[in-house]
Amino acid sequence: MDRRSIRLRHNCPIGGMWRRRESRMARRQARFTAQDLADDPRWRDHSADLWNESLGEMPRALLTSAVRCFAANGFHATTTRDICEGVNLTAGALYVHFPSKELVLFEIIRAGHQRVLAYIREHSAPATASSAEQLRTIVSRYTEWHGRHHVAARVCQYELAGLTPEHYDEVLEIRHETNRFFRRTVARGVGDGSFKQVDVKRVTRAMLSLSIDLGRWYRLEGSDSPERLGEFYADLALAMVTHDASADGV
Amino acid sequence: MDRRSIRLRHNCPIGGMWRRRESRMARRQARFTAQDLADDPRWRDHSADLWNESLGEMPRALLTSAVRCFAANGFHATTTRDICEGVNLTAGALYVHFPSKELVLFEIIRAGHQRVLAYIREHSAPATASSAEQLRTIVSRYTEWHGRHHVAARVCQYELAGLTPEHYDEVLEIRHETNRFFRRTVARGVGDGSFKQVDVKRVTRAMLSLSIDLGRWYRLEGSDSPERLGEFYADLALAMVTHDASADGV
DNA sequence: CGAGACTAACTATGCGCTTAGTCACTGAGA
DNA sequence: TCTCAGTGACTAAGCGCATAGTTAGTCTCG
Repeated sequence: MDRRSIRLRHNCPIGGMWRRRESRMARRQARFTAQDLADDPRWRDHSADLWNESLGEMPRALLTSAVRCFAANGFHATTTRDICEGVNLTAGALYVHFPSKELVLFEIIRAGHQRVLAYIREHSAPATASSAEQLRTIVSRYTEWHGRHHVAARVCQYELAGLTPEHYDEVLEIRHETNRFFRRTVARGVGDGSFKQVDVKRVTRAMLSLSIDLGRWYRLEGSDSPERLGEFYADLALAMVTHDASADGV
Repeated sequence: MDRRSIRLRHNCPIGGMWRRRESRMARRQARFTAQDLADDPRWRDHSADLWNESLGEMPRALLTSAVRCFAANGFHATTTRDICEGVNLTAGALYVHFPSKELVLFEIIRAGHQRVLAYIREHSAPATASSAEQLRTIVSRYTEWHGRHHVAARVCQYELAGLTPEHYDEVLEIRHETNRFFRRTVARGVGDGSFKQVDVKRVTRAMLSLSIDLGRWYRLEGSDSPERLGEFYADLALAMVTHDASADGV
């Protein structure tokens, strides 16, 4: 019974008994292997459709393996071996297709951001439609996209700290552009009198927030489809800009 | 010009020139030092008030340093050296107070979850209040708590993958209890006729989602106070349960 | 034959945790 | 009152392991 063991006992101020310490150095950081993730329905979605089409089949498969690993385990806990195991290669093969692990992450995050922005732009209501219809459309489209691509969405939101400062700045610019797109739509409705006088930034943040948070909790095998949620969140968005809170019946 | 350089060029299918590769092994994973974070207003909040009071001053200071590092850099990228630098100690000192780095994380996440649940319970409207008032109160309180403790909230939501399976299960039980608390309140309003017939789980998820996502984007020095957002989100929660979407004026 | 895709083995580095030691403080005993 | 042993908080150095990335080689295909 050495001095340190005695001291350990003495230093147990948090209720309950601490687990006995294990061997010197922790083992692998990631909890789930690529195999675990491939079989787990929680990580099934359409993220594999997002990758740049100029990439070959293998780099795209690596991105698909990576996005699952990053989403489930985090960027830093995911090893290059994990990513490559997901496509039955050894770790060195990653470097044939990508110059670094960080660039795998950057490719995923950049593609995710560019694709969702392109999606809402392409699927906007016509310019002749009412402001309410325009808002409804972008909110529901943005929501559907996040539901369908929730794995990539998760990485796009929560693994930004893994990027280099330069890459982060690039992605941040796309994020700002998406925010502006939403804000313009809300501001247009306020301007033409369709919407009440709201704090445009506050309501825009709330709308984005609902959809973005799908990356955290949404699963395709859950009870709501992306379309059902898109509709529900679009209704909420309209409520934000058309209802007077203090006049609400309570 | 060795073979690999040639191959690098040939393998550059993603628009733009890849950065030249650096030395053999990446350096430190965390971007921000404890000093960076201490000086950065984005990470200022009230999380330091959350720690178990039976802990001494130094373990509580370590938790405060850790919560910032975990929030900014992620659990896995944060080193024990980082955490201890935040309190001007060397890395070995962490083990005087905590048996492992994971247990630092667990303490933060468990405290966060327990404290927010206790907070909404303690600050409920009286049982005699209307269902709408009860719902308004828990949503606004839950929101305020997340705004005030956004740093710990961020760790509580996005660093769960760093926990051992056993610790994760413990935390998951608290999460479920919080969800049940919200669902009971909504279900009560539906049951007594104050709220329309809604999918209780869907609206509960949306309410929780708005507040939880504050951990991702909220900063105390931003334009909205926790109370302002609490009110705004409570209005939204009421809209979810009192408005008929198809009858909305558009 | 040459190039591209890949492997297996390796390298350099970082990091969680341990260990042996120091220092300061406290309380008990003479 | 003084001394000394014990304890807790901590340091500096080190250990064992894991991992991003490299290198030399193999194999296949056009």
